[in-house]
Amino acid sequence: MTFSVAATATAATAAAMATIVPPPAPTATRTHESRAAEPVTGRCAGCSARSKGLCGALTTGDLPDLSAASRPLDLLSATPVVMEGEEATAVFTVMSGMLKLYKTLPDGRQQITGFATAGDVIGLAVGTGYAYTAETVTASTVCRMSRTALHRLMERHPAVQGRLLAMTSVELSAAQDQILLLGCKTAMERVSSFLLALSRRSRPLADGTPSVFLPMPKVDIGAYLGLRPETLSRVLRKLEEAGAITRLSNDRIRIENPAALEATA
Amino acid sequence: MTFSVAATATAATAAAMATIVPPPAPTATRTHESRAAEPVTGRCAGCSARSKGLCGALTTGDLPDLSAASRPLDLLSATPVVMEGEEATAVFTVMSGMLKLYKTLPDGRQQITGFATAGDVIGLAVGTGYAYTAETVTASTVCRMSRTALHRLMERHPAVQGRLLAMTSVELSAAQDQILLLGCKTAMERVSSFLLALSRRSRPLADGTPSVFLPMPKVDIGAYLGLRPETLSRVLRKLEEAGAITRLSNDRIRIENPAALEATA
DNA sequence: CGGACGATTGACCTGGTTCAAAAGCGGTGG
DNA sequence: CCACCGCTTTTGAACCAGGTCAATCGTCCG
Repeated sequence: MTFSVAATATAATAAAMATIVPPPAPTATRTHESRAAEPVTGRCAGCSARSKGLCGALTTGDLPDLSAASRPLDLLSATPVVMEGEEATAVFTVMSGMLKLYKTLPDGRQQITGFATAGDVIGLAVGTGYAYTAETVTASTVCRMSRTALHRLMERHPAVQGRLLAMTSVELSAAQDQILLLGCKTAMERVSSFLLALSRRSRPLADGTPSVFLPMPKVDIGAYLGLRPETLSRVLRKLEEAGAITRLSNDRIRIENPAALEATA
Repeated sequence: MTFSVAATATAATAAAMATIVPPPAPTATRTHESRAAEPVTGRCAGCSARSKGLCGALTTGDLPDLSAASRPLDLLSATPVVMEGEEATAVFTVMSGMLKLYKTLPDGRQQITGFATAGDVIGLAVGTGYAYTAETVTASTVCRMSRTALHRLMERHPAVQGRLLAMTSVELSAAQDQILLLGCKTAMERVSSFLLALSRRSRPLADGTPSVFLPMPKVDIGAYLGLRPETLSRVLRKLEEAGAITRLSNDRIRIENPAALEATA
């Protein structure tokens, strides 16, 4: 899923399946496993996002279907992947890197609705056009699957549709949390919520202190939180003065006092 | 779906199905139709929301399943239906009336994430607890279905899961539009967007002029748009002075100049 | 070393909030 | 039928959180 400041990350997709998705029907075992040596099978089998996103809904025996339907792409940073309003012909699974998803107003104002990382699926569309623009913020690898291939995959493997429902539900919940953040919270509360959410989904430093990695420019964080970069900068300074965080570098922050952040969030 | 200022309403669910949902598998025709005279069948058959929400995914022959699984409830206004955080044991389809869905911060601030009207399904949960509180704003009728019954229904009728995915996708898109509204737009733009969205989904007056019905108090509209009721009142006055709208009564507004609203939204 | 771009800081401004009061507007009961 | 009461809506005036504008500072790269 694309992350939100309040999403509880890792186990969320599984949890969603447990609650609104029917128990997975026993997937018919196919005979493709004997062809496991095929390069096309091997590609998905060795994929780092294998267990995530849509692909996690499939068993090893289904990998040939998956490999045949999808194609990996390596992208530099600042590369658009889908454009808001364009005809939605494919979906993309993020294998590595980070993308930003945003909507644009006619006068150019932009609102980032989420950031996508490994395992997230982007480009699912309601209607014919993409609902948002997706663009890499770091060099990334994504896996392209045409819309028709996705439909065929869902027909052959009902679990894929269930997974898609689970993922969409998690996204919806995250979007509602973001609505709460944007509608109610102060700048300080927004930044604290954001840092806490990131720290939950990222690994602590060697010494065990929680930390967050912010590969995107500050202006993008601002566009996500509904704040100007100047405001973001001022709030981060206040948090640092209060001893809640330390700026290790421009793109890494150490959380010194999670409780203090929790209190202001 | 619960509505958002930018959702294109009526045909949206069907459109979503066309794009991310596989073509409906030919539903096995059952023999229950011969028992159509049963009272339990008749209840759903005569339901005004019959063709909407989850129920629209089922054919007439499946109505006994539906009737057996669900139970209608008449509710007064200001009645809570589901509470944020409580264990999610059931879902509810709105048959008539209007509900507000909101999230609450520890200090009491509330953000309304949407209003639900006939056909909308509320209470779909990610995890074990409801993600929001739902409360009637007018006297309403809702139809209760336990979560286990919903799971059984999805197992027996795959089209129900497809419909659920389509509805969730439409909700997600609406939520992202609301994020754009709350993150970027001015008070004037928010109110204009809101009125336009409502006018698209409501019937014009007898003389053909578009109008909107606002059964909820102004404070709720404000909580939805991220504004105080005072600000809302001032913006409405400005729109009226500009000749874009006319206040017919406290809960009804006539849109005099949709183009003017479009321009400010 | 120089130039470009992102991040930061300061000073000022403003849209929207807050606080307070008045005005509508149903309902209720005499 | 009207007087009263409680609540929502509206209006006014002062305030402030965050935005805007402009200058400075890093830092990364060629």
